[in-house]
Parts: sequence; structure tokens; C-alpha cells
Amino acid sequence: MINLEIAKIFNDIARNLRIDGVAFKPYAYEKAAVSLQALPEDVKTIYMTGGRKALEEIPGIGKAMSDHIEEFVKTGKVAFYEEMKKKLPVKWDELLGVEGLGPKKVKVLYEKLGVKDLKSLERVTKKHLVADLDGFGETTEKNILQGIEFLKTSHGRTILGEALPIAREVLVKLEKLKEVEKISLAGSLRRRKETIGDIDFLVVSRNPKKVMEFFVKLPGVKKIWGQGATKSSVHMEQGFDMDLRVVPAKSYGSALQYFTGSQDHNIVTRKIAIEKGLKLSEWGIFRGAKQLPSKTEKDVYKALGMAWVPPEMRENTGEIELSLDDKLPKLVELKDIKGDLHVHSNFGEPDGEKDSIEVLAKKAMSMGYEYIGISDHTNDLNVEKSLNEKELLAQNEYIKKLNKKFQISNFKFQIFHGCEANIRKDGSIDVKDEVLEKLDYVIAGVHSLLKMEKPEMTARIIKAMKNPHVDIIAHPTGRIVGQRDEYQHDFDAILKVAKETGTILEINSSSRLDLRDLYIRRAKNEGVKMIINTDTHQKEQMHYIEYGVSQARRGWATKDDIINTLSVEELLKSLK
DNA sequence: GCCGTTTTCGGCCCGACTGTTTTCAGTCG
Repeated sequence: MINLEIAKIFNDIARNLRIDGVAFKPYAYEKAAVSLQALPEDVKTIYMTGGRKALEEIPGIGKAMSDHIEEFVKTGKVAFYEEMKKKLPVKWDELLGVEGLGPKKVKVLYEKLGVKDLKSLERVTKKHLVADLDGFGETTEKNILQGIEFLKTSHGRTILGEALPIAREVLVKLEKLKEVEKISLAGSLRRRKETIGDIDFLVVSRNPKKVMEFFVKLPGVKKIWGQGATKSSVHMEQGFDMDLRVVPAKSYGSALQYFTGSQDHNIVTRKIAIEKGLKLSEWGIFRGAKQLPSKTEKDVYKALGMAWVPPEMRENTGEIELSLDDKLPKLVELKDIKGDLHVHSNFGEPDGEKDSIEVLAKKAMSMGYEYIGISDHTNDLNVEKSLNEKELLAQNEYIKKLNKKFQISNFKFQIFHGCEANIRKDGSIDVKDEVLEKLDYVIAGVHSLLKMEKPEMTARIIKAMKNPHVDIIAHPTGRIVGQRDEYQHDFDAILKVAKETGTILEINSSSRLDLRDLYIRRAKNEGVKMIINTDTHQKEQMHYIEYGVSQARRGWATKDDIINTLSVEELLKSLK
């Protein structure tokens, strides 16, 4: 996305200006970057159709910014930025990842010691060349070295599905302390971002010291690296950080709002406070010296004239405006989900690691579902057991019998029979039409040749969607969080055909989290329906549905956008 | 550099902590 590319350039420019001591301009560049990130349309299209004038109507974009955008659209570069990069040619992403290192220290390290990346940083630190630099010292040098060590053992950002269960375990332990009056997750985990930098807890307690003492002694704590009167931070053995903050009850709402973020969201809420003659901080919302009610987040938003914003939406990508107008969408919830249509069974491989259809159906019932769909892999897939046409037909008979059995015992529960077929290189499906026809539904997905060029991959998926038997496209963009980027594809073209053909796009709840949040928003805007599935290979994974739901919420999806919130009868109608 | 029913000039979010300082800059969220 060109918007994101330009936003990154603007953020980089802001950082460089700030290093040079330029006041306020960096803020303008950051503001322009945020504005671009939040923009649903492509700036290139805006420029092509409306020219410079249209660009300057975007908030935060004035003459200089539109100059840069025009130049980038025309040449793919911004000369002003290229010059800056030459002056300070360091690997920012690497160096800023070291705890305690910021832009200014990086500049000094580059100019005095030639540090360009983590490797050269480690070298000069181990030679003890850092401590003598102006503004540095023994402690800073030691901290940098420890920061590098931690980076080596940490695996960067932790994916949501790993972080959330760990966080909940800690939450339960803290809740049991009698000193803890109230507790909540905060930060990116509460916003359910797909990856988490660190796990944040917010606690109300009259005895912060006691709570923090307990916190830093939790199992798995490797090092305490920050401790103030109301805050402590620890490195965990698993390679991530946890932060705990303690506040008084009268500040709980403002503190939760503040520590949940995102930072971009908070900057805007604080500005709204200023406009109303108020001041918002983690300690409360104030008119002069007088504190207004700040016990709950609702109090805080109400004082700002805003409706309470679901944490998943707090990214300053348009939610503030909707909240001010009281027009926030009612997001889909976990309890709305009535079934899961992407579940793999052990059919044809009873000794394998997967579960039987009966076990999976019972699991679905125990989760309060009204239906489950069995969708095993088919013919072409070689990495795990797949069913051929004959086996699919046998499975179909078997599921029919099972359903009859349930009916006799008067269960209000239905097993659907589908499959997860492969979309071949040419867009054809690897199962014969006459077999697909017999199934209740068909999921199709790309599982091979992921490196195709954009036009070919787009045409491949479009052809599959045009197949009258294909109801759902599994994990439509092919990415896996933290492991694999999406394949090349034209998402707008895919959306257009999905809409025309009534094909449903999957929100896969496994570590794929595919569709991602931004694409969910675009699909929703185009009126394309989606389904939240787990891609379960073992029955416990059916609980991953929660991650798919939170992803859908981050994409602003409502119940109406998601077809597995429908009852059995309505669901059948919404399929091809 | 951008913006404006308190402004076309004068503002730009806020507070805490750390380490290097002797009153504050840099970093973090």
C-alpha cells in the first residue's frame, strides 16, 4: 500500500528532524503519517483523480507534504528523505529495538564510533568505548549490552495466541491477592493486536508495594528492569516483557484508557480534552485542579463527549469521529458465533493426531454451537492426509448417518459436510464437480505455488471464486503472522468478484489471522460477507475462534458481516 | 509544517523514570 510506504517515510523524516533539534516540524510529519495510515483510499488514486488540491484536503497534508507525495507517486522516491538517509545511514529498526536506545543516542554512536547496526553496536560496547561518550556512562553501557542480550533471546513480538493465555494465567494469580481490588489487561493485548510487544496489567490497590513484590517473583521472571513507586517491568524467560502499574481507584478509568492506548488514539483524546478546557492524563480527567469522575472508561469518554470505544478499535483510524457522533458500529461478539465450518477430522486416518467427527461435534455442542462443518483436505495436498473423491463420498454417507442419530436423540445440532479443496495453479479445483455438488459447502484455498506473480495469483483466486460450487475462500491472502508474508494479489479485484459471485471470505483464527484487520474493513465496506473459522486440527483449537472474533472486531465487523452468526437455515441460504 | 466558531500567528499530548546531571535530556508508552 502506497499510503503505508509514504507514512513510513514521513515518520522517518520526523525522527531525523527531531534528532537535529528541529521543533514542531517532526510533529507535523507524524501527524501526516497517521492521517495517511487512516486513509481508506489510495493516495495515488486521490492524486491522479484530484491532483494536488485533493491531496491538500487530507488532514495534516499541506503544501510541503503534498510535494513529497506527488514526488513519490511520480518517481517512487522523496529526494529530501534520500538526502537524510545518506547523512545517517544506520539500521534504525535494529538499533531502536535495544531498550534504552533512542534516536539521539543512536546518532552519537554513529558519529563518534561508526555504529550502524546491532553487530557494530555490540562490538564497541564490549570494547567499553561507549561509557566515555558525552551523555553516556558506565550504567548506560551495561544497559545497552543487556539490551542486546535480551534481543538475542527474545523472539521479537509475541503472537496474540501465545500471549493471551499466558497473560490470563498471571491475571488469575494477581486477582487472588487480597491487596488487588481491581485488575485488567491493558496495552496492545487488550486491543487484541495480532502481535504483542509486552503484556500490560493495570491494578487498583491501596498497597502497590505488596502487589509489585508478588509480581516480580512470579515464575518465569528472568530480570527486573524497571521499578518505580507504582510501576514495575520484568523480562520473562519466554522472551517478552510484562509491565504492571498500580493506580488508585479514582483514577482507574483514565488509567485504563491511557494504558490501553493506542498512543495515536490517546493523543487525539487528549486534544479533545484540551478543546473542552479539560486535561486528560492517566491520573484522571481534570477541569483546572478539580478532578471529574474518572473511575471508569465510560466516565472519561463521556466527559469528552464521546461514546465508549471498544479497545479493538482504538487505533485512530476513524473511530474517534464515529464515537463523537455516537455512530460506532456494534461489533460482532464471541457469543454471536453459532458454529465453525473449517474443522479437520481424522476421517480416513483414525490413528492420526486429529479427532473423530463425533468428538469434534461434541466439542462444538459443549461450546454452545448449533452446527459444525467438517472440511478435510482433498486430493492434491501432500503435507497431511487428504481425501480423494471416493473417500469424500464415504465421509458424506457417514455424516448423514451421524446427523440422523442426533435427530433421533432430538438434539438441535447439525453437522455439515464440506471440504477444504485446493485451488490449482490455473484456478481449477482439485475435486470433481459431481462430488463437490454432493457436499453442503466447499471451502477452497491456495496451498501451493505461493510465489506467483500478482496478476497470475489474482486470476487464480478469481477463477476459483467463479466456480459455482466454491462457497468460501480459506485464508485468502496466505500470510502467517510472524512467519510468512501474504502472497502477491490484488485484493480490490478479489473483493469485486467475491461480491459479484457471493463468495465468502474467511477470517482464519489460527496463527494465520487471515484476513487481517485492514482487509476485513475493506471487505465490510464493499459489502462482502465473511466467516470466522478456526482451521482446527485438534479439538482444543476450536477455542481459537476467540482470536478470529477479535480480529474481526479490529476490522470493525458487525454480526451482519459474519455468516456463522446465522442459524442453520439462514446459513444454508447464504451459501451458493 | 499545519491549522483555526476563542487564533492567519502562535501554538503543537502528557507524565514517569533513568542516568547523567548540579537542573535536565533522553527514552518510553
